[in-house]
Amino acid sequence: MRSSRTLRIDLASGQPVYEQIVSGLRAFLVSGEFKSGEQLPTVRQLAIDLGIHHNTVAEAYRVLAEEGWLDLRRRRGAMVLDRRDPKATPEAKQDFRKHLEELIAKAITNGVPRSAIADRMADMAKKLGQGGTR
Amino acid sequence: MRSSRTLRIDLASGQPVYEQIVSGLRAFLVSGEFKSGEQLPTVRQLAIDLGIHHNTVAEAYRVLAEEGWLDLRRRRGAMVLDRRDPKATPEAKQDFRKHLEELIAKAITNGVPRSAIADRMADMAKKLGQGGTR
DNA sequence: TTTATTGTATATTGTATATGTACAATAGGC
DNA sequence: GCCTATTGTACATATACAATATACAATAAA
Repeated sequence: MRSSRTLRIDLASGQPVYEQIVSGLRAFLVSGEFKSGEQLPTVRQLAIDLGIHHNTVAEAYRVLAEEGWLDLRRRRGAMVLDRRDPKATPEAKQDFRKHLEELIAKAITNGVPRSAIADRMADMAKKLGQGGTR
Repeated sequence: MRSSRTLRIDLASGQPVYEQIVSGLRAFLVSGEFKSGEQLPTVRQLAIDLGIHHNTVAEAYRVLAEEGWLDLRRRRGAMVLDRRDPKATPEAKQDFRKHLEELIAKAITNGVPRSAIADRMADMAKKLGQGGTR
């Protein structure tokens, strides 16, 4: 699957474009839609697909490389690494909890029914338990 | 409960301070820690408590007022309104789903165990089902 | 060895954030 | 009713960040 086919960038969202790319690709990487050994599009190719500048894509790739997801080299492009999960800091857990609560609060504020929120979270929890999301 | 006692602002987090205030207060509002009719601290008071400028707090209050959470008037301060949830747009649901996946991906990247993520989501789902979070 | 391709570095420009300062509205005291 | 202190608001400014334009450096492949 080409990343550009499913990766959507919203220039009007307020969130920086490079962060949107990081978040979107990271979700694909975690879910296994990009497997280790695979080649990601070049910064220029993805930039063209998204209609942005290649330096913006490069910035996103750099973040993912620092997280250990990508091996990034000139002339070779970006390759997905076989990454091991690090051990979590206490902050990471607190952060997740806090941001989850804030995400839910925002959804409720936007009118998403509590039942729909609960259902989706139960879904995701189940997937995680099954190892479906790795 | 004073908002400033539990609201934490991280100047180094990268996220704009006024957004941190919005997210934090919104979570309190949704959870009922601030009930309708209650008075929030004045923009100047909260600014002092957080060690920032009052205009930054004012910006955050304005966002919450536009969302229907606050009645904001000169000389009267900010009062929590009895807010009804609007009906969700299809985008709101998609947004929630997408951001939830991205939040989970980030937590996993940071090393939070999948089991811990699943447990916390199950917790929150349960609370929502019970009406514990309103 | 040459060349095309790829990521990287630097400068520039526009936008957003946080602040400083002044203003406008108004509840409460007299 | 008028004054005054308190509160949110408006606007200008400094600074930082994001996205781009352009040039450069490394290197696989011919």
